Amino acid sequence: MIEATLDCVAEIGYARTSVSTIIDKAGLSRGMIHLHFNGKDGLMDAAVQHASDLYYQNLYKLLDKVRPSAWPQEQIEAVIRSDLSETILNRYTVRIWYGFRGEARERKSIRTFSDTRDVRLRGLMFEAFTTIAVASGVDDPEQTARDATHGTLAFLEGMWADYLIHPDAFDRSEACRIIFRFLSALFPDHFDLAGAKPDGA
Amino acid sequence: MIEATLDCVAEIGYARTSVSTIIDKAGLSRGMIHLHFNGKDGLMDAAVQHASDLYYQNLYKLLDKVRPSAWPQEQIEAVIRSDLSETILNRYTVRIWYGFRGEARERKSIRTFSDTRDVRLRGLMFEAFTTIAVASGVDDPEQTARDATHGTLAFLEGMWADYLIHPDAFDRSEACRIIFRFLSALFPDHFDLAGAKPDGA
DNA sequence: TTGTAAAATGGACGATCGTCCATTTAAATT
DNA sequence: AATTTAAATGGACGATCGTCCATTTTACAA
Repeated sequence: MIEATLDCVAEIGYARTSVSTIIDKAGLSRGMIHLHFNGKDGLMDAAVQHASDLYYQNLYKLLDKVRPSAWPQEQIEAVIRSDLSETILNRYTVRIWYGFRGEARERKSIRTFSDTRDVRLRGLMFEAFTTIAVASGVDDPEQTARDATHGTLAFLEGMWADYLIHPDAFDRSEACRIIFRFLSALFPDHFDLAGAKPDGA
Repeated sequence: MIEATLDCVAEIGYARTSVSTIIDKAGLSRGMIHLHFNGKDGLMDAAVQHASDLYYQNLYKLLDKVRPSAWPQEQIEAVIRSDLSETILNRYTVRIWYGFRGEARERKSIRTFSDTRDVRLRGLMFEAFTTIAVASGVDDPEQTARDATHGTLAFLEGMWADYLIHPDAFDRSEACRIIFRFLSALFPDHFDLAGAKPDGA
């Protein structure tokens, strides 16, 4: 039922998704929505929550593949590559993401979902960037790390928007390279155009 | 009428915007929509077009203030500061932007509007970055300029998303500084944290 | 002032919306 | 097997949707 809802939002958009189209796709009966979700709004909230869970679940599954002793720049690379990977960023997810985001205005649940990346991810990146900034000997490591985190997330956000508009022309490796170009300029000892650089290389 | 439509999308979202709410806000009669715009879809298309025109009109008005002999890095700075200025990026415009984008799926007119920044702007930035890249003596100036253009636009896109979610917490000067931090890392002779740097400084 | 064309109106229309509940079907318990 | 409890159904309902057009109002020419 929830998946059918997400399918509808992905296929025909939030505005055109009605109770009828949802139950039609789900093959269930009309009353279920009111019974289990307290109406359409409740179902939408549940769907949003599910989509959010799915996103983070998949993302952290990919991030867990990084070995625990990885350099911080490897963790950053993993975040970037994961967030732009086919698993996370595809026609289906991006349409859901932007479909809901447009309606985030009044609905608290949607707003929560659509909040740019979660605290855990942001914390992970900030920590990694702090280590990198300190090792790089910049003037203000904390500020630099904060900016790098914020900037990288904004970068990813922008790449998602790119993908939404031009899913065919979008080039994942190019998107990664662009981000790494900026990061390698900021931290030349830790990144190059291909991603993370081994320490001391 | 068109402005009333945009107001509605900004205030209650695309999904909840109906013909009734539009004519109510516009103070005009029901039949006007079908008469002048061939129905609701036509009105929406016109509204999207208008919003797009307004965006570029305001943006280029700001960009025209840059003196013709400005250094390329000043032009880039102008693009960034303009795109993040109150005139261009505010609660009203960002809600319209994302409200329509979520529905861009099938509607060609919306898709066109929502297409990340126009060719003219992109060309202007690419030219400026090419000059900068050549002056910086990087290995592959064209590729670097392309990446810098793409990257900066993605940056701006990400900042817009930030603003949509947290309009109160959003800090324009911080957003600018973050972008300039990355640009100054990429082109240290041309940018610093405050923006464009005078040539040869 | 009168006549004609254009612009604007607002109500009627069928379609579809989301909600709700009387009923049926399935599962669990005695 | 009989009974109770829960889950699921799908049609009815009023509200609202977008479209369309008979009518009125306005603007302009004669």
